[in-house]
Amino acid sequence: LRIGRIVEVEAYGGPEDRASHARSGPTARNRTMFGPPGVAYVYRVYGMHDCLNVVSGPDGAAAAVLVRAVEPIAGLEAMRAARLASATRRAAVRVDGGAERRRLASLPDARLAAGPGLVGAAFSIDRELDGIDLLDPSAPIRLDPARPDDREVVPRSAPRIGVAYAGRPWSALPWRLVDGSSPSVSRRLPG
DNA sequence: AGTTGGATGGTCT
DNA sequence: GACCATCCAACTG
Repeated sequence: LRIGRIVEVEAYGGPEDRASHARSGPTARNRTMFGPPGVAYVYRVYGMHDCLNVVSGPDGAAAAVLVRAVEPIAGLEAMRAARLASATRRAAVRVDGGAERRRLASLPDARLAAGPGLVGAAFSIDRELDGIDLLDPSAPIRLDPARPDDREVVPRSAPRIGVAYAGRPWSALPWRLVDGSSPSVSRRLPG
């Protein structure tokens, strides 16, 4: 069982949000964004990384929260193995597995899922999980409430990453939400 | 510490 | 055919 704490997310809206996958209305890729909330929307970026969203709007309205970073709590060895499997699969042609293994061996635990593509790799999330109910206790991936003993969150916000193409105001809205106390955040905050 | 370019394939114009 | 909600190695300072 792999368990982690979500420490960084980004909010994405419907067709009005020019940075959102929903910006052109419903398509084959984004249709789960338009469905009921609490469901996984999994997409592939740059031809190789699968990323996890939680659908967050009411049924019929497109909205989702991209999970950008997770702080590992349990199942770290499984996460490492999954990271290796993912990297090896992707680099099957050009690299030998030994280099990837050595690189991963020196990677700090806190960095195992410190990025949206890395969350997908560490938790073995792929597009087959698109549409699953994250609130179903029997689902392969689940969303749980925060635990009483969780560290206190230090809330920070910043513009979303990688959406400059959307133009203002969408590229500048502070819709990237981070726990500033976590060592697992994907990138340092601006400023 | 910051910048650049390659890998790679689906999606939309 | 251009673009992309990324990651990493290899550079520069």
